[in-house]
Amino acid sequence: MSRPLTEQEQIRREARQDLEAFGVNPYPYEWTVDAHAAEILDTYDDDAHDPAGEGTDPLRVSVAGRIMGRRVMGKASFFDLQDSTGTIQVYIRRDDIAEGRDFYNKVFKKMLDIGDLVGVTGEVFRTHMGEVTVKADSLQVLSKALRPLPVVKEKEGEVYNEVTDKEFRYRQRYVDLTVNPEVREVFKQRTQIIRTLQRFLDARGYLEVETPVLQPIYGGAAARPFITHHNALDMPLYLRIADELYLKRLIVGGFDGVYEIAKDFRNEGLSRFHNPEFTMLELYVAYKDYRWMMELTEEMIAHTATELHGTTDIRVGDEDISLATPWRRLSFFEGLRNATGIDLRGADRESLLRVAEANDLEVDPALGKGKLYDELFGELVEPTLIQPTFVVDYPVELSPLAKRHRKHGDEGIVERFEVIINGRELCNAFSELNDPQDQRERFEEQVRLKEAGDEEAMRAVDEDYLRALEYAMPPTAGLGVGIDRLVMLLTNQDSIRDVILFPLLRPEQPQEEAATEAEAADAEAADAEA
RNA sequence: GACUCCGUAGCUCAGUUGGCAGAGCAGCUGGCUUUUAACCAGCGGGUCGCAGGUUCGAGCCCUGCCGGAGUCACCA
Repeated sequence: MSRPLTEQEQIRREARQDLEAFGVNPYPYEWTVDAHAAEILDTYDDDAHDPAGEGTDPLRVSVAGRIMGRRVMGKASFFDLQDSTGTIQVYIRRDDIAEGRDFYNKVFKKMLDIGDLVGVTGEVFRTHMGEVTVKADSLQVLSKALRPLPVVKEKEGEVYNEVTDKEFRYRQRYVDLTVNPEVREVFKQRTQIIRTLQRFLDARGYLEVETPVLQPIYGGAAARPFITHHNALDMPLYLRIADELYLKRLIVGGFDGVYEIAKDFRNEGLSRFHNPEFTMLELYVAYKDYRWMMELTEEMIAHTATELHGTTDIRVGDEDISLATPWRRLSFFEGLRNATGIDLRGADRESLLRVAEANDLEVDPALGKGKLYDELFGELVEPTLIQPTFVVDYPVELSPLAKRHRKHGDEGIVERFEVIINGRELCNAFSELNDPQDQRERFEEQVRLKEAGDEEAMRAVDEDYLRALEYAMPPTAGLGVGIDRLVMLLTNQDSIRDVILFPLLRPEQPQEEAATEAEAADAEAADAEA
């Protein structure tokens, strides 16, 4: 399994040995950090802190971070130290550091490299060139890097040798985060967005809960699942494709509002907008309907944007988008009528196929009505909806868990909305179906679709869920929000891989080699069990 | 899954008609005590994604495979 080392890797391994020979532990145990780069740059004041000034009180700091650049000038050097907050320059002089001349000449100049982690103590001053700098009086190696870090330089806003290779960046996210600091910002914002949503929902008294990832019957969405197996029970289990059915059981159980921010898993293709595991917010509130949920949704998203950016006006790609409330409402069939000139309420399969053809859409003629509606709307209407829009009142065929419309139920319409922003679906919500008999019929229709070949239809009637409904579930409003897409929208990232720290990629090892290793691991596991 | 484009040094990239594989940064040696893409002098570093084929000769042309990006399909 040994890999030939590059020249630079060999040199760094030698340096590591040289450090040990010199009596320096290349991997010591701790360092006291009492200041960070951003804070030092922010607080340093020439009048108050200049060590050369009269009556000043020098600012002493102890910092730690990664060496990102070195400028060695004989008996004195500068280097850039990057920590979690930014980068600060360090000035180190042969005759000024506590560790002595040998340490400077041999350890600092010969054994340390870009990429190494070091700790520095010293006083902060401003150089002739005007840069706030820590003048090191002590330097300690904190962790020796054995691989060369890509060196990115910058001058007057121009970035040189920026690491741009997407594959490199996704596979070695640790390097990406180190050399592209703006990537860290995106992920900090991701966390901030999720926290804001949690605080918003917590403030309204809704309970954040956890429901099973491993499910004997999957449901709550139309998607193909990942299948796994439980050894002790000797039964198949599915990784959840949605939290919906479990959360609604909790509403039956008496909670007024529950939500979960969780990973769902769908065994489908990868793309700029799809990762096999992704994060969903699902929220269910008792005694409310989808109209109420619309108001909550727009308020929640607008609030999240404001918390993040201080405004509801955001720039996404080439579009200026306003998340200010209230958002436009457009009925599903009105949208279709605007696009096709035809009122398609209650249309049969054949006429939907004709409309598809008339609009140059290639569709599988075997598709059911629900899928056809979905196809037409997705192709003809969705891409035109840039500003936030509630699309309301969907056909029943598309929505097996939504309640029939209170006025137009007879026309095959349910109380459901989706939020479309920048041409993409962001949220999905309905007045939840709580009539157990109606729900059973919808499930059975799904099973028929499944048997007719629709791979995404639900494969089994969830009898326990129906049992729960039979104990009576209150009228309930439910909402799902695609968190990854929300983060993409609010951070202006055009690929889901740029808002997921470790997106799924094919393994870089050759398949055969990986397979052999997996077999070996399985054999080992079997031995251990025996 | 289909199609298009891409894969050359640690990083960013050149590479002509098929004719000795290059640059900048990084690295190594030496010099330089306020530099900042530090600078000056010198030196090393390559399975050109992998495997075949065509050819006197392939980084370059052809075929297959691997990996990535994009578009489409499915989905959120």
